[in-house]
Amino acid sequence: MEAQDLKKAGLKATLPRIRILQILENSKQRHMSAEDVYKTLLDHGEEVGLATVYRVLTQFESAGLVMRHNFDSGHSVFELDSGVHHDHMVCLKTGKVVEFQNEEIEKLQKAIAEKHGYDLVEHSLVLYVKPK
Amino acid sequence: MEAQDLKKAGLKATLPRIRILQILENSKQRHMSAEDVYKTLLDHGEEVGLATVYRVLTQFESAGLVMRHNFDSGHSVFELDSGVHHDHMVCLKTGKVVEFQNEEIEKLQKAIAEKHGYDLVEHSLVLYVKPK
DNA sequence: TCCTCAACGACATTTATTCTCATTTAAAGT
DNA sequence: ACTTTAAATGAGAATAAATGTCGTTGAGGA
Repeated sequence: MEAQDLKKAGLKATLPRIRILQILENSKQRHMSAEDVYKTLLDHGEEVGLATVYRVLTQFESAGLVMRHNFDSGHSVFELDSGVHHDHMVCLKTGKVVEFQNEEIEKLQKAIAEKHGYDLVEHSLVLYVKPK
Repeated sequence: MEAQDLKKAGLKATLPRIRILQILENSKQRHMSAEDVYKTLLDHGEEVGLATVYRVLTQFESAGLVMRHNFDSGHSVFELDSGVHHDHMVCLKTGKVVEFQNEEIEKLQKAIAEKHGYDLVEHSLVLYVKPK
C-alpha cells in the first residue's frame, strides 16, 4: 500500500501523492515527464493540478523515492528509484531508453575525480545511440 | 582574424558574429551561457539582440565552431570547440568546470552501445564533485 | 556604388517550471 | 466521530530560457 511508503519517506499521505506514486509504479514507461504524469492523471479522471505534479515529483526526489534526469530533450524525466544505480542510453531514432550498469566506468570516474583533488558526489552519463 | 574563421565555416562575417566569436575566444570562462555572452556584449557597448545571440550560438554549433552542453544548471552553456574531445567535471561548491579525457571510458561506452545493438553517436558525461 | 537576400533587432510567443494565495484536507488531539 | 490547524492543493499568474515573426539593415557579389 502506497500510503505507507509515503509515510516512511516522511510525507503526508495525500491523495495526489498516492495517485502519482501509483502512476509511476504502474506505467509502461519507466521514464516519465511531469507532463506525462499529469496527462495520465487526467486520463484517469483525477483532479490534480499541474503545479501539484511538479511539486510532488520534486518532493519525491528529495525524499529519495524518484530520480530526476535531464536528457537533452529539454525537459526533466523522472523514474522510480530502484535502489540500483544505473546509467542511460537513449536511442535518437526511437527515443527508447535502455538502462545499463558498468562497474569499470564507475571506478574510473571516481579515480578521475580523486586525481583532480575532488570527491565524486554524483554523475550523469547518457549515451546517445542509433540502431546499427 | 575572426572574419576568416567565419567564412571558412560557411557563415557571412557579420558584426554580431565576429563580436560573439571574439567574446568566446577572450573570455576567462571557457563555458558561457547565451545570457553571459549577451551581458558581455552589452558591457562592451555593443547593440546586439538576445535573439541574435541565441541564433548565432546555434549556428556556431551547427558549423562546429562551438559545443553546447546541458549541465544540470537548467540552461545551456557553450564553449569553443577545441577539436579535442573531453568530458566535464563540475564542482558543486565553486561552480568551477574542469575538463578531462579518458580513453578507457570512451572505449567502454562504445562497447556498451555495441553490446545492445546500437552505434554510439555521442554521449554526455558530467561528474559532479566537491573539494576533498 | 547598387542590389539582393541573408541576417538582424525588437518584441511577441512558446515551453517548462515555479510562485501566490485562497481553499481544502490529513491526521493529531478531544 | 468531531474539531482544529498546519500542511497541501488547485487555479492561474509569473518567471526563465529559448524560439518565432516580421519589418529593417547590411555584407558582399555584380
